[in-house]
Amino acid sequence: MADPRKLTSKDIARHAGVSQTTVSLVFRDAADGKISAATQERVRKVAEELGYRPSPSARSLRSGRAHMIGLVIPNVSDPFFGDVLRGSQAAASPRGYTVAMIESGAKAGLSDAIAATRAATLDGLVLHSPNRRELRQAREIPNGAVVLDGGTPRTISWVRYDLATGVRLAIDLLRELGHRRIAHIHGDTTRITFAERDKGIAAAAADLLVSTVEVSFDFDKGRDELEDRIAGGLNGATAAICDSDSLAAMAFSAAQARGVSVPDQLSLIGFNETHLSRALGLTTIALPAADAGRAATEMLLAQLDGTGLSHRLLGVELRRRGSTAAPAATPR
Amino acid sequence: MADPRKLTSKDIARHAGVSQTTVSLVFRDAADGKISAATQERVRKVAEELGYRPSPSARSLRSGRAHMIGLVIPNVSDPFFGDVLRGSQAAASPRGYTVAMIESGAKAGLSDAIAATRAATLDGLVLHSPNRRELRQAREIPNGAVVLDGGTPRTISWVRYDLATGVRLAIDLLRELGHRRIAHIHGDTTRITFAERDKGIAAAAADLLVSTVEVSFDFDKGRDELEDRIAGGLNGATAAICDSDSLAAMAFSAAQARGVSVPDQLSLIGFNETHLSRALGLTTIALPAADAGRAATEMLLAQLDGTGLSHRLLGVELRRRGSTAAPAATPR
DNA sequence: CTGAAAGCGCTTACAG
DNA sequence: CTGAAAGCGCTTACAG
Repeated sequence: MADPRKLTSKDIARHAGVSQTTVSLVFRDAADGKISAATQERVRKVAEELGYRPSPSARSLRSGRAHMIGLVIPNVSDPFFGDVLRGSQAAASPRGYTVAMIESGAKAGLSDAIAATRAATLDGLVLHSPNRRELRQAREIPNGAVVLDGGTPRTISWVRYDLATGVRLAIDLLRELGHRRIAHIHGDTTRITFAERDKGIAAAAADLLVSTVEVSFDFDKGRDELEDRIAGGLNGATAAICDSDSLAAMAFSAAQARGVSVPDQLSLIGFNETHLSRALGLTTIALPAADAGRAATEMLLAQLDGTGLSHRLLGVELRRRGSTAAPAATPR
Repeated sequence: MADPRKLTSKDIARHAGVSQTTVSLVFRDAADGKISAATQERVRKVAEELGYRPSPSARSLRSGRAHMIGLVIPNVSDPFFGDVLRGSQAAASPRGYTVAMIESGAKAGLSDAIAATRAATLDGLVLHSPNRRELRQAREIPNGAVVLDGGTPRTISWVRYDLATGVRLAIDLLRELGHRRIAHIHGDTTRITFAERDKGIAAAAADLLVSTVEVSFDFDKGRDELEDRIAGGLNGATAAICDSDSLAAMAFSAAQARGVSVPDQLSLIGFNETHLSRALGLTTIALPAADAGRAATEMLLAQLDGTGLSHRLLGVELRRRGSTAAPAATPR
């Protein structure tokens, strides 16, 4: 009994003078109303003393539950998703679930993850910022998936950020500052969340939008593209709203390289709130990453327990920093 | 047979006209020399056609292998570790292993991960940038752990970055540019990697080092602390070497706030190479994150298969950008 | 080169 | 409120 690796529920049952069933019930937190409080207490105490840990693989094999979920994200190197993971783990870990981070574009990406869901290696998936194709794939596992920041699909649960309000707050700020010509800097992906931002901008700033630029998400490439566009004057825009902090950082860097001063000649607003926005002093629409990870994971776990579809909208916040100011009196 | 969830190795055996053992051998890639090529081919074809996927939990239960490793890192929000994860997954995935990212300081952190190793939930751990306490804990599972960027512990395998060379390249650059007074900006942690950087700086720049500043890794807090120190003049330093890109970004931001121009009045060099250094145009000592994740993971998997301890040193590179220049002719 | 049988450690009906 | 027994889908000696 000295070796905790060898302890099984049988050992605990023997030491506590109960059956293996009783031990199982206690450890699955399914004992209330079935096993007396005194017995439960005794089982827990014996297990604690002996250092018993149930075997996850035996449990998974018998129950058909892997006790593992996948968090599918576009990019593991974006610190924003680190915060989402933190929130997801905070929800999963106390319930005995592990979260595996999966990059949707990677070799072992979404398709593998969905196959893993079928094979019961993963119990379910949280899909962050899917594109249409990914969303279609997720529909194949309606009870095993929650879409996070991917619009309002009908047949699948979702959590999303209140992007429309975020955009409105940003545009309101630019209006108040006196901007009358605004550019939109867009990343070159087809993720649904970016279409939503487009729509938000169209709704809030139809009268101000004078230029839309689509650039690569690769930092060096995107910045080079932006240098040309910024040098070209962005059709007279005095401010730009960027679909992410990375894009805003590229724009910032490109502006500097071309001697365009931020915010005097060009105000910039980003999206997400990461180290990048803090370091560069970027005004940004801050999305609650950790809350979102937590909410989506709780929703997924509830759904695995049999609850139906549900939906949740999370509030956002405009974080005002030094990259926004009134436009210069004389346009450049 | 239409439901792939229900397919077992028995079904495949029946369809292929072989025993379950043969199927198992083929799927574990342990068939060569035991099963004829023709039989192997037949088994694979049947499995493919029927869409068979072996059950990981059954395999784990019987074999005692979880086919999952943990990557323990100090901070999930640092994009640098996203790149490490990517490398680790690239090594693990083709061999059928999953990588779970674990934040050492989190509630379900290193202690839980080590317990999971004992309980065979995790087969092993890659520990990135441990501190002394974490390293001590890792010694409890010598064959199940590889230390990455944590010095050269005797009883445990390691991979590390050639920090000494990195520091020397950085100091050489500053010397060539004409700097004679250098500050060192240090984070407030006791991670072994920072002690190594200290030593490297002492070795390469003993004659230049005029100030050492220790600041918080929390962005806003660290920057506030740095504002005071930079305003205080850093004892006349014209350049600072910072223990990470985040710290360099804080210094950059603090300098701007105090009207100290980078690089004219203060040159800055960081460590790691992330979006942050690219966005801010920071000269940095670039560490090969993905390679390191891959190397440490391969080492861990080999070790789980019975090879002994091994060690590996990875080269680094100085990436020169706009945050370094010759010191101003007249000191501030 | 291949197969029959036992068993990994749980959970799940079922019986009481 | 509790227990005895079967079985989840593999892998592992062992026998041939």
